[in-house]
Amino acid sequence: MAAQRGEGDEVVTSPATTTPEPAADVRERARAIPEAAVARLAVYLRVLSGLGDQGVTTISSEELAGAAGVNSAKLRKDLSYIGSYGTRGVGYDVEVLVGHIERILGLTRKHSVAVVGIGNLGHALANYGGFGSRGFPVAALFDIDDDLTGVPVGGIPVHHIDDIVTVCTEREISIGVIATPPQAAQAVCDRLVSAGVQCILNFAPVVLQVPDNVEVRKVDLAVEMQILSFHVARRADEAAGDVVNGVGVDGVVIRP
Amino acid sequence: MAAQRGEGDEVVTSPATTTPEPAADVRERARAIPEAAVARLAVYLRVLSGLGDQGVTTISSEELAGAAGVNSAKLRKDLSYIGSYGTRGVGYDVEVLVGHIERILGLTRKHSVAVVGIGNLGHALANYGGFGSRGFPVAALFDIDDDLTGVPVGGIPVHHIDDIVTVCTEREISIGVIATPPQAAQAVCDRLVSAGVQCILNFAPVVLQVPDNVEVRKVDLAVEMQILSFHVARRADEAAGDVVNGVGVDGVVIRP
DNA sequence: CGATGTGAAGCCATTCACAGCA
DNA sequence: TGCTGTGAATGGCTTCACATCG
Repeated sequence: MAAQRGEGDEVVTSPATTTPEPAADVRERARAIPEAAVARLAVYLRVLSGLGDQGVTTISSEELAGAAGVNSAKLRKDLSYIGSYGTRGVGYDVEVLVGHIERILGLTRKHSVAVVGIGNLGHALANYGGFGSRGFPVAALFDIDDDLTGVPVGGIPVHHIDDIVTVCTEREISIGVIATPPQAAQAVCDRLVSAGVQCILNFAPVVLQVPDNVEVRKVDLAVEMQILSFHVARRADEAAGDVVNGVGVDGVVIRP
Repeated sequence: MAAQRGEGDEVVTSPATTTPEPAADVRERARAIPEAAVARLAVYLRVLSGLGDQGVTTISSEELAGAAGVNSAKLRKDLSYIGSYGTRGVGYDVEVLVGHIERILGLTRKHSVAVVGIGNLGHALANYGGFGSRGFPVAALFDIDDDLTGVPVGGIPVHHIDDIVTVCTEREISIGVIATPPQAAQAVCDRLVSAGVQCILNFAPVVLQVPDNVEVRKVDLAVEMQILSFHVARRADEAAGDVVNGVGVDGVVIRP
């Protein structure tokens, strides 16, 4: 079972996978892109799309890096993973770069999405236009509640979770989004996997067990908040420590 | 302006910050915890709390690691960052560990949260019980829409975003959550910063510009989907490449 | 004896700095 | 000349392996 990624998780690009064939350019290239770089490429793509809409045709690494919130060396290295599409002395053609990043991220194909768990978050996700417009049409909704089944949410009818395998297989769902309570998440996950779904975005605060061929990413709001809390605490400590030395958080005496 | 973290972002523990004083144990220790480890500590905490509720009193690194989806060496190293609270030959006391992780994450203090942007996602966040129960009470809601102001959502009245500074200052908000459309995000962020909010969780797909003393974490659903899309594409390539060699994604000829 | 805690080694990722090209 | 693309250097995180101790 593969551990899921998300937040500041481990970023190990399958270390065990052997490289049998010496050739095979593109897939080798795709394999070689560090996970961290993939996440940033998605950000560059968003920024570039915005610039393109504004009529910008060319941009330097310095400018794009600024707009994406990274330093320019990192940006250039990230782009170098996907090829050499810049012009020295000039910069990058926005449209060309958009095309290449979309290709690498696999956005030239449609990826149908199923959302399971139509509570507050599920509703929000079903109604969130950002998915469909970016090539991720929400093609199926599921919930365990009979009162919801049949009722359309965001224009899509809700099915019962017992139908996950049938419906997902039929509609060729490639990404499953789990927005159920934690207790239900693993069972839902198992069904999605049975339906052939290979990628899962998990909002439930549980560690899902999946086969190695399934990719899981998790978004855990509580964890995000706690990371921020850690930084609040650290700052408070530093500030307090600079004045009243010898005493740490919560009045715990550091040097008795 | 500091770049925000999130997803598989850069994890650099403030390299520029100088260490003036040589002593100061706890804050030094807190500072020394790698960002990646902090994220995992939050996961361990959740697992441990669950185990505690089930009556488990002691657990080994191997078991806890399994439940948290990491390997045991990593878990032990993570725990070693916060101190030596295990018993050799036995394992860790669940309750003791929960206490120490909570302390390190700053969860012994309440962190009031403000949610800005009461659309689909904002509604979901306001109604999401997981926050309050975990020490992050949602203490204020804001929206630009006059029709919403005054109306309570999840029991909390919505204020106009013009009141962010007043209300947040008054209620000592320590974490701001931005769930607005992208166009509004930077302006909202600026107001939160003016109100003294030092931590921001950003759901809007934009790169926020903030002063160095403000910590931003971002959750970008589109980016998450695109990372999964990348993996779908990579897998498809590998599978296709193993059979029909010489041709890559989208029929692009690799070896002409 | 068995599991923790931790130096040391290895591996990624970021950053630097400059060669190379338009 | 100016900016890209990239080897080399650096720094952090993960993994290994074992000394240590209850």
